Amino acid sequence: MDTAERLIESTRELLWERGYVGTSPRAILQRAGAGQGSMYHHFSGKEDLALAAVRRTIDQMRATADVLLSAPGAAPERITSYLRRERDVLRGCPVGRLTMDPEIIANSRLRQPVDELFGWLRRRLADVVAEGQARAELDPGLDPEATAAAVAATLQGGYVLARAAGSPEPFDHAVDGILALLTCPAT
Amino acid sequence: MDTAERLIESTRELLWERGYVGTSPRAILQRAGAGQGSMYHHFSGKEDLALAAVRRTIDQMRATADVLLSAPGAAPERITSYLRRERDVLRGCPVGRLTMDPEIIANSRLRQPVDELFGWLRRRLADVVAEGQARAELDPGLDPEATAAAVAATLQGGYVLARAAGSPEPFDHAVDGILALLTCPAT
DNA sequence: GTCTATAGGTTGATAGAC
DNA sequence: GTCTATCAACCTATAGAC
Repeated sequence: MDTAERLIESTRELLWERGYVGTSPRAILQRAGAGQGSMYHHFSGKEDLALAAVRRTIDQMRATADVLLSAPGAAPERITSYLRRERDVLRGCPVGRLTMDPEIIANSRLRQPVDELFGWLRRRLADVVAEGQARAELDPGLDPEATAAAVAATLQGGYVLARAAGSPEPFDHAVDGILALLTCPAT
Repeated sequence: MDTAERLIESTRELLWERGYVGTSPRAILQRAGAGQGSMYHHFSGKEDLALAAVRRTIDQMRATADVLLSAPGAAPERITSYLRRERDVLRGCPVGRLTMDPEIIANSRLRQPVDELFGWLRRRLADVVAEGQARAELDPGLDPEATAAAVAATLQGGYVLARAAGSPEPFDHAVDGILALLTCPAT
């Protein structure tokens, strides 16, 4: 792994753990085992490096979600496998975490990829819901967009509740709750 | 409003906007119009002042939620009025925001009140769900705890989606989605 | 109770040697 | 490409005058 690569990976970890405001170039360099010159050679500064890190995290998240949501099988099962996929719940969502950062939200270059990921996710989930309705796997009375937003929000909020509790239990409960609501009338 | 009061209020605002990591004593003092001596006279330091601010925010949140969830009326209506109460969605939840802060989570004194609030909220919502089931207003097959966690998570996740989008729309969508799921089999 | 002065460390960035 | 040296500004806290 070359230096630029190590810088991006260290930044990804620190953005996840501490956010943009809480992450200093110095901490990134220390973790990457690089000097200051390396960073300012490969990137124009903290913002530029963070953008590279955010883009990579988001590409990974989208790919992971797409595999699970595009798998063969019924819509409720695909949504279940997405919500129940293995997660390090107490670390939180590396993308959702960024939305609480004032300097990410204030900076349109940094916010844009985050916006795109959640926009894509809601559309993708809405498509799965609509497919499920067409195949009589889900209640045809549901609004696909609203249902998709509720599913995505439950996931993000589950992280919040779990971190507050210091335990993954509220996350698992929330996922159980939304899945029961989603599948109860259809079965 | 005396100096200690202004310090607490300024801290509450800044914790909401920027989190604990992103808030400096200097910024608090500037906003409160106080000098450094005042802060270290009334509080032992940043942590102590933040604790006072967090406790006050949490007391307010609990009181507001309790009024809406304890109002007369059917369970679905009370949950609806809680989820649809006026909110400054793009500012996010002042308590949920704290769960993304590494130094809040790592500090048990600061995390404790946050933990208590969400624990209380989930129990309160579960009680409302159970009451609704007893009065045949909600599907008796639902697990009250899981349903309550899903409702609380939708709220918290709604803020995340809205801030990512730069618009309250995903929040409103998520709330519509969870309420439709909750009330559809009962009606 | 509040102020200013000061401390030792960190932030994000630049300069220039190698 | 990577390093160290340096910068002005800021961080959290303490000291001590008023």
